[in-house]
Amino acid sequence: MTPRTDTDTPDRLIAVATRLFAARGFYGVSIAAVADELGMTKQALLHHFGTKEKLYSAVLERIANRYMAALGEVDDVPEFFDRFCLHALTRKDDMAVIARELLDNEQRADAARQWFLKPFLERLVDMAQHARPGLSHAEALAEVYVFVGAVNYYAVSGPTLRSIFGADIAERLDTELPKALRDMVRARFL
Amino acid sequence: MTPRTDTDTPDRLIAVATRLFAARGFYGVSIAAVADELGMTKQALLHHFGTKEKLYSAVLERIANRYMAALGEVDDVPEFFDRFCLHALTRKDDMAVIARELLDNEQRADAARQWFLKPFLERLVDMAQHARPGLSHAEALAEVYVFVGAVNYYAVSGPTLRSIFGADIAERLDTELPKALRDMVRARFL
DNA sequence: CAGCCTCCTTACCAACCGGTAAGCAGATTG
DNA sequence: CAATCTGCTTACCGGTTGGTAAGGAGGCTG
Repeated sequence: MTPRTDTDTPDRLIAVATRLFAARGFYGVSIAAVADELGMTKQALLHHFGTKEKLYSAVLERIANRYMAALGEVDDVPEFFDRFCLHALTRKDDMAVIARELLDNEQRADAARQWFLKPFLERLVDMAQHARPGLSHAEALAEVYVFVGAVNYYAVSGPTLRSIFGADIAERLDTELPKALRDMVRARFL
Repeated sequence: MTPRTDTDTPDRLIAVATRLFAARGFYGVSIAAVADELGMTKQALLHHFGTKEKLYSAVLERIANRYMAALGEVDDVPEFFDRFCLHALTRKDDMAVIARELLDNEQRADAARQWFLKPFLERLVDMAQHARPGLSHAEALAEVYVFVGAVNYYAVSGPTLRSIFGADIAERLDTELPKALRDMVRARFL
């Protein structure tokens, strides 16, 4: 059988796995299901990644890289949240995986894995304290965490909101929520 | 074998199931695992609930009832969020199950199940529009959703925050975050 | 041309999954 | 006292899980 071109294959495998893990979670996705979606056998997939955990780790690593690319250089709180919003709404699958990771990561075997938003969160706290010097560390963290949580939670709840309020309202929220959030961030940090 | 007392048993079964579903999700929990935790056999548990789905539904129903008890009568936006915060931090397991439900509910078989926060969300939107008559429906929804998301997300991320910032900071957040949130809500709606 | 590497195959595996069937001890009810 | 109900038991079931073993086809390299 013709081997796949070496360059494009791993990306494609990870992209499909990301979509499935986002939709059904680590336990809800079998490696056979991922392989099916890719048109290959379970064993071929295992050949590339060794174990399901390693495939999942590769997914997390790609997500972390996209975060770094989107937010790595930002040094201003409102700017950070603007970009965070944009990234969250552009890559909702990434956000869903992160939300699941937040829910699961104390349970699964490799719990030692660091939460990869950590450096961003620490930098955000610094920025918040710089913008409002009166804030303690815990207070600054509380302030920024409200916004991080709001964005992440919203990015994840699209389908549910759609079924409650209809597609048009849900779609308008994709512009209204960042607007409201930007308002609030600017009111708090400028 | 002595049968369990009829009154206390079902509550205990559901309480344990709630804790496990909160920690590992629907797919991550087997009925055998729940039964083990309860010191009974899988078949004894199935005897009470019929299927895993029905056990899960019973868990959701209890959560919804607790919500109704905590928020059913509130008619004021800031008051609502105060109570929502309190409930979220008091019953983090409930919040974790809700967050998972939000992530999963388009995927699982009985997707037709309504999201039980719907009536609260609709009432909140009404309250928000009453407090700020200029807001459109979508704008009001965006405003309140920021806060709902922030609370829910935070309630779920305790262990992760603890591992990033340490137990003392994480604990202080349980008071600082509601404070920050109350500030923001009052600034937006009063 | 020999040997190895990558990529993939078929054939398995034990463990676990949710669920069913049949029956039994004890309390309740006619 | 017979019948029934509840609350459980042991024994199973077919299907799926993540993972292993062994080997083959084709390309690259010595």
